[in-house]
Amino acid sequence: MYTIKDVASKAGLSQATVSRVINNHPYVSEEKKRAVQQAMAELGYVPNSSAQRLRNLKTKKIAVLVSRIVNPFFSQLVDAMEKRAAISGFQVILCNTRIDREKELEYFQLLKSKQVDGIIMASVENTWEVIEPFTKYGPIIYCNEYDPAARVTRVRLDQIEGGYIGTKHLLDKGHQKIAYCQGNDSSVSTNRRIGFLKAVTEAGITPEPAWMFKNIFTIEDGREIFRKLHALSCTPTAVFTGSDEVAAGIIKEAQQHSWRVPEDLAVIGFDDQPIAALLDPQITTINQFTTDIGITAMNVMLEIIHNPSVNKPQDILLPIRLIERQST
Amino acid sequence: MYTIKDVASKAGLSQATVSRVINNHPYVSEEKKRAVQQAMAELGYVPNSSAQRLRNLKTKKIAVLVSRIVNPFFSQLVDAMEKRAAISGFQVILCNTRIDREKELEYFQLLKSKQVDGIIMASVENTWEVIEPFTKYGPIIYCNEYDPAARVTRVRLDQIEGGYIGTKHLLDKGHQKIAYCQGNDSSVSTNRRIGFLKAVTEAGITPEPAWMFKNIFTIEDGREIFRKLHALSCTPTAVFTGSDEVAAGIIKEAQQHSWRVPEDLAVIGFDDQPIAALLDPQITTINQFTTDIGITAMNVMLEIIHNPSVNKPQDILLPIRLIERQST
DNA sequence: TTTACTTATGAAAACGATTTCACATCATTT
DNA sequence: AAATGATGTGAAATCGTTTTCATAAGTAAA
Repeated sequence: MYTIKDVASKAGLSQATVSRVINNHPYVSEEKKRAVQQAMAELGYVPNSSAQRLRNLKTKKIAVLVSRIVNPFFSQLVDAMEKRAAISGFQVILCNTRIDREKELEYFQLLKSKQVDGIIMASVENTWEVIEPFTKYGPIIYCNEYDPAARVTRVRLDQIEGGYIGTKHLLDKGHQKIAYCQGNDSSVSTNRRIGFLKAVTEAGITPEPAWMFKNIFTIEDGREIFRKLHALSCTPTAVFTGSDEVAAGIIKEAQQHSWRVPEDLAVIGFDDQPIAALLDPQITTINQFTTDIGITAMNVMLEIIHNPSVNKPQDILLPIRLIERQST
Repeated sequence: MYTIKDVASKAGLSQATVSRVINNHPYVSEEKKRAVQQAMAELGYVPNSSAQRLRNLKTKKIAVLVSRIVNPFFSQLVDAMEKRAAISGFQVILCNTRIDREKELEYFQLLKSKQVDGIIMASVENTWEVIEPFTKYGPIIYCNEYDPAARVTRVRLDQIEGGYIGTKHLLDKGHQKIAYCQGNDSSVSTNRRIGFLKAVTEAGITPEPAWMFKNIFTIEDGREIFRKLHALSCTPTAVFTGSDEVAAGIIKEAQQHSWRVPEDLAVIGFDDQPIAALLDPQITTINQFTTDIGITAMNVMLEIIHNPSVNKPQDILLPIRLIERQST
């Protein structure tokens, strides 16, 4: 393991000069510069990044918090973020919270102990009250999810609009009895429900509590929802779901019970994941332009890191779009 | 930003004592220990990890190289690895190579510059000849993919067996005309093809070159394969594919051309991804126990980091299993 | 010819932790 | 009573960089 000292003595120069060459500082003669570069090449020298970071307090790493990396929405999001980060020479640290409040909190130590330059929260388990004290150690921004109480930049979609247009679509198709599935009580879910309720109330419909479900995430969860609906005396004719996975589960289970989709039950998904176009019937869904969200969020983060004075709270809204297929 | 110095002076003790408390060293009186802990708590002190790492040359980070995190196989693999790593207090750095040789090579600088303690390669773009020089900077192991020339530990599946049992299954169903789709020329693909060829040759069949395809990865690639097959004068009755995504693409496109699966064309997938059980017909596939692979690989890595002397090259083979559904 | 500025270089002081070494103190054994 | 060993503590060296400071030489302006 060679150090800057080895390079310096090999080149017959001081550590300071070697450091200047490494960091492209001015005031180094071409001649010595070449000598240093040759010495570095011959030794196969690479600066020890722990030492560099101890000095300049930069890590070139961004922590990205997601609740479930196996959710295609998140893996696509992380993929986009990593791509943007790599262009600027940054690495992404994957922080998979597994919907665990404690675990999420642990990841904030990364910021405090200077292991990352910033944190992008694409999922949120703790309230802003808990997160806020960490802001003094580095930039924290929200992406997709957020806590309304927070005064930091958030890159997100108009989920109220998403809930509204999805529901409106079902209403336009003539449905009056609409069930509703959401994930946890996040900002995204909450806003979508506001949109849902807005649409149904406008249509003069009172939502049926027995058809409102929470904490529904996976394909299997979706299957169970259908079984629950099926067991009811009065069943809905349409379901609004929070993800294509859930929609897929409901559809498959419905078909296994010989229900026709969309004739007997219309189902709308969310996210426009690959499976949405593969199922039979193809799932009507709402596209979130995941890649754009990821890139935009990473852009904002890198900008803040590069120039902290630009860290003024912004509310960046990206477009959302209904994709009509055959499940409704 | 408080340092160990601040804690020391607040507690009226030396830095050395504070450090001993942090690292749970013996020979610190209970009284001073409490004093230090109280001082740390009051200041909200967290050790600067760059400084710690500069001293003890450990980072508690593992780089995981994958070619496409959006591939469910990889996101599940990374998920499992992260879970195991977190238990031991390690973080995972996501290295998405995007099938780019240069990009993969860049990630090895992480090891050289001491930003990670080890690298798990779940995809491989460069030959072992190129990778080998990095082994002196830290442990490198293969997971799933590997270069046969390498003398390092690899955790993998018997892909020859996978190719063999999948093909044998098609043969047992009476198919004689079998097409074959693979990804790139990786070890996994190569071995699977060996298994495929073994099975067909045993059955006395000569593989048809026009039905052998390479670099097929995505759902869209699968669709295109069907269109190509469809355009041939002599078409196969079955297709062996390298992933469920490809199988899904072929099946959907076939159905759009009014072919029945499996009657007109049998399709077998690989990986047992969630979509495999969702499609109609459900896809016959080969389960790779992705979670087990990830945990096992991370286990091996952590063991090596903890005790480098155990770093003897091993070839760890995990089981593989045919899951028969309706697409064959 | 002086003055002022730019260019070029190295010695030494940071950065914030851990560890070595030296030195106490106290208890136990000879 | 002396010798030995276990326990407890702090000063200072160390890890590998970057940056400050001092200094010197060369060049342009006055």
